[in-house]
Amino acid sequence: MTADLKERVLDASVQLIREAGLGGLSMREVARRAGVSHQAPYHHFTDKAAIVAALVERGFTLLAERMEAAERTGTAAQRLRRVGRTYVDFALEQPVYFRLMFRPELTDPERFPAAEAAGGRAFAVLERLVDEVTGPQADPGRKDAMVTMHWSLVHGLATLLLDGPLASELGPGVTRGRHVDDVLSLFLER
Amino acid sequence: MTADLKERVLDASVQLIREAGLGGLSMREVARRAGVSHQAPYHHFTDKAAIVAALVERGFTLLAERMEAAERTGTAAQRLRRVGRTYVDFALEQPVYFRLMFRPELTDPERFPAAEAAGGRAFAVLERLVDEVTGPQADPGRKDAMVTMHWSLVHGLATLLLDGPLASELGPGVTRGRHVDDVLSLFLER
DNA sequence: TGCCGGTCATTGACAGTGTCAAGTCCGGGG
DNA sequence: CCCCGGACTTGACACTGTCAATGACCGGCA
Repeated sequence: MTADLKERVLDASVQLIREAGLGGLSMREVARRAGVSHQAPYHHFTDKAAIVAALVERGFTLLAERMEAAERTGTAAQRLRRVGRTYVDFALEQPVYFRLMFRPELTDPERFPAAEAAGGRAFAVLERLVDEVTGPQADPGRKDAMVTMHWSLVHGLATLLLDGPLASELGPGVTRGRHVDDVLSLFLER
Repeated sequence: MTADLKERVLDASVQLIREAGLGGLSMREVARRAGVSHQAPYHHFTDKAAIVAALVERGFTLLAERMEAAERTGTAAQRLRRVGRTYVDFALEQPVYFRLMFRPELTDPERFPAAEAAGGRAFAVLERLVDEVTGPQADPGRKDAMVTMHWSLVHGLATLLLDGPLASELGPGVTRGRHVDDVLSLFLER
């Protein structure tokens, strides 16, 4: 009632997805929770897909802000490590956003260019940083491979912890945070 | 008409997901395509979730078979590389299966233990192989980190190519297969 | 032969969904 | 004052997943 209906709809959507999964996201239930009629949300979002796209944009913006903060101080190597850790932490702390962000079939870039742009902003941080740490490369293909390698490691770690088998079983007495640190150390200090 | 309805339902489901995404998977449309009444599939699957679970099991079995084939010949290092490449190839060739396999909220392991078991079979290959290549480790935590690192790299590469920004933009004149090889080389031959 | 249980599939119904099309209300500018 | 545009509501439609009851078919047994 207090805040903008647009915000309330988005918040209710996140909450609903958290409880019932993306499949449980219902336009009408969202409206119900926001205390309005089932058609009110359509005044702010043309579509159910538009709500999801707005969440994707929110998510990428959140991630980009965190990554940009992590790259502000320290040596290049320190910053690279911290940004990687930030990426994984974000996935684990905001699973709802993170999962939506990597379901591209939900957000057609033609219809929702803002979502894609926010994604580019986050990815740019990682790219810039890897460039800096690995130094200039003769072969541009090698540079690309370098970026992809770092990014894959971090992204894979995040998704395996979130939705892979690492979500449940993890050696006895090993916290997820500890495991993440171990893997990052192994990868970066070789 | 010819084959078992159970098989036809599964095939139609894959096809439908391929065309319209998981959200477009409809019990009734599947039945329509199989040429039966809207309730016929219920005789073979208790649920819509049961269909998805069956596809997940199929997918993991397919992947496990391919990985097991790839680990049969060659030196340990060769086999590790080939299994990694197989993992990525599978994701790119069978995106419908691969995506379902990593949406654990769709297949409750209590209800569908077979799906989880098939997953374990595939993961075991990678685990066994990393163990072999990296040799015995004093610290068991280090061994786990070793496995997770390799796995994350490969899984991240697969998902970024499939659903991340690497799906669209990739340096000019660089095929996906070439890029995968470059990244794997960089990672394995350090 | 005649019946019987079980498997497979059918038709019918119900609540819930996304979304189109109209209506209602209301505050602020001509 | 009027009226206009935005915010919201009510009503309807086709479609969905799933429960229930019904029917066809079949091999085996009396």
